[in-house]
Amino acid sequence: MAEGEEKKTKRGAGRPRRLDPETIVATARRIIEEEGVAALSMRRVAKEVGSTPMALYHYVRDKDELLLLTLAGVSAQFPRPELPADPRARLITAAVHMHQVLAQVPWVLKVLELGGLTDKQALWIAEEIIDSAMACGLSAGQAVATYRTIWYFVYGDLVFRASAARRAAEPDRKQHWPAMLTEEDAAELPRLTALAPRWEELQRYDIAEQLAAIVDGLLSRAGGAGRAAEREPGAQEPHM
Amino acid sequence: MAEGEEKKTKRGAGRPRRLDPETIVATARRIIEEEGVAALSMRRVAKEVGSTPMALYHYVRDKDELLLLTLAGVSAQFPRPELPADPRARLITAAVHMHQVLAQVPWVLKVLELGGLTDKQALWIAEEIIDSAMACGLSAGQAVATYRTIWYFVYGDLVFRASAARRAAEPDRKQHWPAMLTEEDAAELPRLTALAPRWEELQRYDIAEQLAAIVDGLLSRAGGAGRAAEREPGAQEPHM
DNA sequence: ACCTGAACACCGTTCAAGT
DNA sequence: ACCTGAACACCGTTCAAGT
Repeated sequence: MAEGEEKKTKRGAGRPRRLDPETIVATARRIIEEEGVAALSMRRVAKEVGSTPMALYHYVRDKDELLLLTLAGVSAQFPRPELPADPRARLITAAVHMHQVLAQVPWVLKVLELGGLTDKQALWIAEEIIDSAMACGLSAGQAVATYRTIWYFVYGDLVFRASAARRAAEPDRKQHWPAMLTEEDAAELPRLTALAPRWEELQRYDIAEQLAAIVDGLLSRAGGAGRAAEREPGAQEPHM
Repeated sequence: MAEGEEKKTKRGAGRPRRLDPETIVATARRIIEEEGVAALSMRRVAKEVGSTPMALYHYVRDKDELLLLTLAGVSAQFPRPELPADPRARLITAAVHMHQVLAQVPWVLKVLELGGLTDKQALWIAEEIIDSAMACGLSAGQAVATYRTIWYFVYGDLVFRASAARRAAEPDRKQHWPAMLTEEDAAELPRLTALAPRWEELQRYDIAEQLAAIVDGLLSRAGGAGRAAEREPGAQEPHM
């Protein structure tokens, strides 16, 4: 057997391991996609790959690391949209795309909460948003802050979208709002009291509209129109 | 014994129950405050109130309901700030206050994700934000949407603040960004590549500043200056 | 190096039984 | 009505041992 000779190559044809990281991660991802993050457990993955729970710990340090690894490649499943040339429109289009993609893979939210962005193939969205913001006259610092603000907003929207959907699926659980308002609150909370009867119709919420509005506010911070990087003290121009 | 006579009063002096909902909820809240939401379990609460896990299920339908009940009264611990008269400043002040209070009770975030706002004493913040937005000329629907947008943003910021803090406490876990950028990405991701070396300094992020910017954008949607409710078709004026 | 098995210290919740 | 005890079907992770 040639196994001994091939041992020095870290990942050669010889010495097939019973387990390999790709299978572990792919299995974890499948479980999450089919049954949600809550269904993922080390024991479950071990069972499905035909091994024992502790064998997995040779490939990942703990469950959180496995969770983070399931992120890789997810965004590549979605086609990259054509973006408009106008930087403001481009920024909004990229942000709406980010929202729309994540709405289709809601489990990703739970994983993103654990750590940073680990899917390299999603970085183009940050690139486009930051680049658009700078093209609109923001400094690099402002552009990065703008990206964060947009991300926080998109994330928050998606979390409560999922939360509302969960609650709607369990209608016997008591809804607290606006039912909890009583007559006595009218003096303290006049607006809410007045709006309560037509609360349903007031729930219309268009993410693209909100995004356009907040982007307007964020871009209005620009010191001058267009071309910003020059104004930034110590800014290095990106090569392009 | 007078117990029989007092039985019809639902909550009289007689028939002291071994368990009562207040103690259960207070114990749950104490555990969460001291050790985080992850430390809360039905078994743990039962042990601390000197009972068995299943006894709790006579007072709450499940763990989620108990979690939701821990929210009540939390916001009352924080002094209500003086708000400026100018509606735009009032909106921003209320939003910053919401952010600042929640930053001090981070466990609340996890519970809010489960359902709606259940702490009645926090409703004044929504009241002030919606009222300010309408005073700035937004329709009721726009004002409610503005509240939601601000809430999503605040929530998102707090989640990733907590997340970054957790990651910072575990420095041996690999940080993915911007270390994962390679030379080859320079062509695809020129801005990120250019910004990567000074990523640290670009992380300055002022929540009040961002809030002010997005509020500007949201309020710029107003159809006219000032006094809005009249323009709203079918709007009922709050009594005030 | 890679993997197993047993064990530790837990979970939420159902069910049947007690008072 | 209120509570207990046993049981079911799970968890993540440590540790010592095997090959």
